[in-house]
Amino acid sequence: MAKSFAIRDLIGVDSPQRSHVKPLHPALVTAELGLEAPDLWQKFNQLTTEMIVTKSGRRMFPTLQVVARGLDPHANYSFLVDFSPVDEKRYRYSFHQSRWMITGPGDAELPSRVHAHNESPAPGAHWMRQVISFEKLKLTNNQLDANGYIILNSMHRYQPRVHIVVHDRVDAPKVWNMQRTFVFPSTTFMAVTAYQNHRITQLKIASNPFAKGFRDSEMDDAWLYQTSAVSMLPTFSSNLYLASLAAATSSKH
Amino acid sequence: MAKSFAIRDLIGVDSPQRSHVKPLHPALVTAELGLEAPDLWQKFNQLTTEMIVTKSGRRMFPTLQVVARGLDPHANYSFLVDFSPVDEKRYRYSFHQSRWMITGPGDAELPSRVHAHNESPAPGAHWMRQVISFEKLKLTNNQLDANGYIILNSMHRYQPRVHIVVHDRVDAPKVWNMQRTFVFPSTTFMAVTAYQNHRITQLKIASNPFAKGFRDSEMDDAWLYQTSAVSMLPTFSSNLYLASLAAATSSKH
DNA sequence: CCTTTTCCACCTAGGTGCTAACCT
DNA sequence: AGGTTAGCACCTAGGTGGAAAAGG
Repeated sequence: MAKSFAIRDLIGVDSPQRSHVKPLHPALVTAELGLEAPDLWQKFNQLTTEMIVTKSGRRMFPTLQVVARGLDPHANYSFLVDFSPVDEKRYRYSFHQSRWMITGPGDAELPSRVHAHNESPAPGAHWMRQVISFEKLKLTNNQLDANGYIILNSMHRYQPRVHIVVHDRVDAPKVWNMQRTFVFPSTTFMAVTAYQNHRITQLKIASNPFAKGFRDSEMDDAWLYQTSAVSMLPTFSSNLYLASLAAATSSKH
Repeated sequence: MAKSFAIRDLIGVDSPQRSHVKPLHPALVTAELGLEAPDLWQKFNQLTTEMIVTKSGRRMFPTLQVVARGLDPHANYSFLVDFSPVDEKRYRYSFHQSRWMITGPGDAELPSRVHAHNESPAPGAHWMRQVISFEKLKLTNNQLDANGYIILNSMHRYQPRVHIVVHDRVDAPKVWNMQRTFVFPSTTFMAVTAYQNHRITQLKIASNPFAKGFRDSEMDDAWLYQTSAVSMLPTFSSNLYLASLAAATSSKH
């Protein structure tokens, strides 16, 4: 119960009372998600992660990747990601104080678009076979984006959420809650059009292969493996995060 | 009837008598496939198309691409491709006579592997929304291939086949033929480990963007558009090929 | 001799942060 | 002054046929 409260507060979901919630669909009760590369996410999170948003769309780095367990191998699931505002504030980075500060109320938020993993829908066995990577997800600040990318406000803070949805065959009456939501707090980030914290820039350059051209010669790949070997390995059991929300489908826009 | 015979002879499918064939599943009766870029295929075919096979796998060029019509928007389909030997002969290219000649009996053929389009299964509406491209299909001559690529014998001739399979919900007894096969004769090709006909090489270089590095300066993209503009456009209606075979599932290995 | 393999330069396609210009 | 944009050099990732070497 306390855990449920903490999560609700954390991600700001309007979670209905337990007693009013439909029971979970059987194919979801044992579902678990683990975050991949938690150490890398942790490194960024300690500095306050920044994600670039551009008109043409920008990938996330680190990439949001999860490992699934406890799915029904034969049931069909879709894996979705959306983004909830952490608060309704606008931020700016104080270079002077080297930290983020609230500058005022947040801009209007459109209902978050939902990114569906392109292998959706697929059987549980498929999802459990390998890491589920949302590498194709792109962030944009273009409110008129026509590519289906996730629209975010720059200088606002967001929390990615992973939703598992069961596609029932024909379970007579809809008595089940068909959706389950997982949240990994270390993946919270600030949307920006240009990096603010120079240490974030350096960490991106050091860890994103596509930014290798900006690395100082001496800081090669070995550096990362040395300082955070664990983040490169599947670390399901030890990093399992059980923040499952019995969020009703109605809570989705 | 005459058409049915001609097609059967062409691709060498062991097609059962009409009278013994189960009736087509309702979601397949109006299904039609059209070949994309038929003019480009025709150009290659006139010279006897060659496709490279390598140990590590090689894409086809031209890419096999089709347009679908007449599917049930709500029914689920898979799109498959396999390759049937045109004959049981081994060929060699006579540089002297500039043509392919039979040199003896064909090597043993393993049952053709089947390449499933990676969006399978999906609703009919999805397949009809855009061109269905089998660009990820790879050909290999490695009989021990562990990547799921299509295994072919070099210096043998093959006919690609496109299969549409319906995924029925629970149609009580299996009284329907759930599969339909389409064949485009202009896509027949010779498997080779190195190009034999120099004119084929030149046509590949002229039309495959990845081979642009080998083009003579003057023969740029405009050349292709000028000489076969139609091949670059969707030309469904005028090039619809209706070679549908009521091939029983049993004819598949 | 005919066929296959390996390595390569040269492409396509697209993901990086930097920089300078631009906007408000 | 703070925030955004567009073009860029530099990467990753991988699809071309050529040429020379290696098989058989």
